[in-house]
Amino acid sequence: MANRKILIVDDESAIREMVRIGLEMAGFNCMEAADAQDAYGKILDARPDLILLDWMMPNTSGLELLRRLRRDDVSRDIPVIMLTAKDDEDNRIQGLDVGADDYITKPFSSRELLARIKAVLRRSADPEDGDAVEVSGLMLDPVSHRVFAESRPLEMGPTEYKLLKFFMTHQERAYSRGQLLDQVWGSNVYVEERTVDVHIRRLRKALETDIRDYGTLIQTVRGTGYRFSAAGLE
Amino acid sequence: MANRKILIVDDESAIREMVRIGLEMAGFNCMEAADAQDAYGKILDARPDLILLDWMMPNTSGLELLRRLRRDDVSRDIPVIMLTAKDDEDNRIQGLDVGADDYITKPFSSRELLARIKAVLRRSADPEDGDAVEVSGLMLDPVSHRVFAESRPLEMGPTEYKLLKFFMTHQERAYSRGQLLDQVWGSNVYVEERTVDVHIRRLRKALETDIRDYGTLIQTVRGTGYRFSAAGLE
DNA sequence: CTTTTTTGTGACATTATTGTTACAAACGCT
DNA sequence: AGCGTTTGTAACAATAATGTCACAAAAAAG
Repeated sequence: MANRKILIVDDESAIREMVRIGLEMAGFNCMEAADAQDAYGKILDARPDLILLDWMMPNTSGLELLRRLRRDDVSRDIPVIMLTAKDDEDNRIQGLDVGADDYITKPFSSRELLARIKAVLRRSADPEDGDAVEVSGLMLDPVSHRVFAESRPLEMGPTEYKLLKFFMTHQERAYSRGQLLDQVWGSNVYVEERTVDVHIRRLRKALETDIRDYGTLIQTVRGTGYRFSAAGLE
Repeated sequence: MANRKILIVDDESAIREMVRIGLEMAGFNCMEAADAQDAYGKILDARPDLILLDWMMPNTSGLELLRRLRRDDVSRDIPVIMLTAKDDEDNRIQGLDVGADDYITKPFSSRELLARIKAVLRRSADPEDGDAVEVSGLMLDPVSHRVFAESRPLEMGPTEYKLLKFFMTHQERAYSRGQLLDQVWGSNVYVEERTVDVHIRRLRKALETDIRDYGTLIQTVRGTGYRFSAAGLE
């Protein structure tokens, strides 16, 4: 539940308020929008983790907004829960077809709403994964979340793992510390650039084995940053 | 939806008929039951892949039947979709609590019903149990619903059993707490993610024996979740 | 051969994450 | 109703991970 942003889209401010208060008490971070226009702006701006979308809206219908969201790359993956009237069955079905993740009928209990929000957020979390990468005896498997050197598992912290994963999927290219921070740490964290050096150091250390020092695969590019290259050093 | 069997439990034969015809046209294989007694027999007999359960029934209530199904090993894993009246919100919540996988309010369209059936089947599409799993001395037998370590039976609660079963049938893969909640608890249960940790702890404890600590097969993946791995722990 | 700049390294305080225990509520059973 | 189990959570303890710093080493520049 940790600081997830939820956008509430409803033209009735009374309902928005009620829902917002409930959700904020439950630990969510809320924003409100009164119409589709407003909603769209806030979505682009704040990138909510989930959208509660009222179906009955004055200008653009909820359906139309949902369609637009599903077409756009920015909003394509944001889960949407529709709020529909009890007997508005047609809209519910249309909504599910267009890509709503769930719906809840008004009036609803706070408990039911919370349960559905939780479930949807859980389902849409971490869609990551990919294929295993292997470079001259060093293998990273995103499924098991593990790194092997000559089939022996290596130990390393989460950041080192992410760093290595990034390098192995972006070989033979130099990255500045800033770029690495963006890619591995995330673009909205502020830490010293030197922090990268320390983690590089930790990663290199974790890559040392009796058989071979895979740390040498990470090369420092003076004045620039670091590069992962299959051709070791000499 | 290749030859999936669906059991329709409803006391009104008209509704059963209607639903059956619709589902059969959609390629499902249907059976009907008019009451809980009847339903229970057919479940044991035919092992349906999914149960559509009407909530309003003359003798035993739907809730009671669902409880019974969830208690019994044979029917524990069969997904259930409740059919509820429009405004019967209390029952819906109770139903989800007891272990229904989804609900749909009457009257419903065939389209909506189909959508929900497919969603539920998709979620529960697991390599059906039946075969025992064995990993380096630890054996889980889904038929007898028991776990053995070096042929000695181990004691554990239902949740720990389900957790272990999931792990043993999905080895070498890291799962987030959310994913485990979805898979082991069910996708519409609202519990804290930390609950997973506690059950992991209970499971690990249950896996300790004099001969060997099988709890170490469950590895924590920091920042991510847990993984069951037969090999490579130090 | 100095001086300056850049990177490597170990130590440390602080946070985050996970392990563990205790407890109360809910449930099934008798 | 009474009893033992199971479950979810909160609270606290134990660990692991993180970001920074100070200083050493290494390159580059002059």
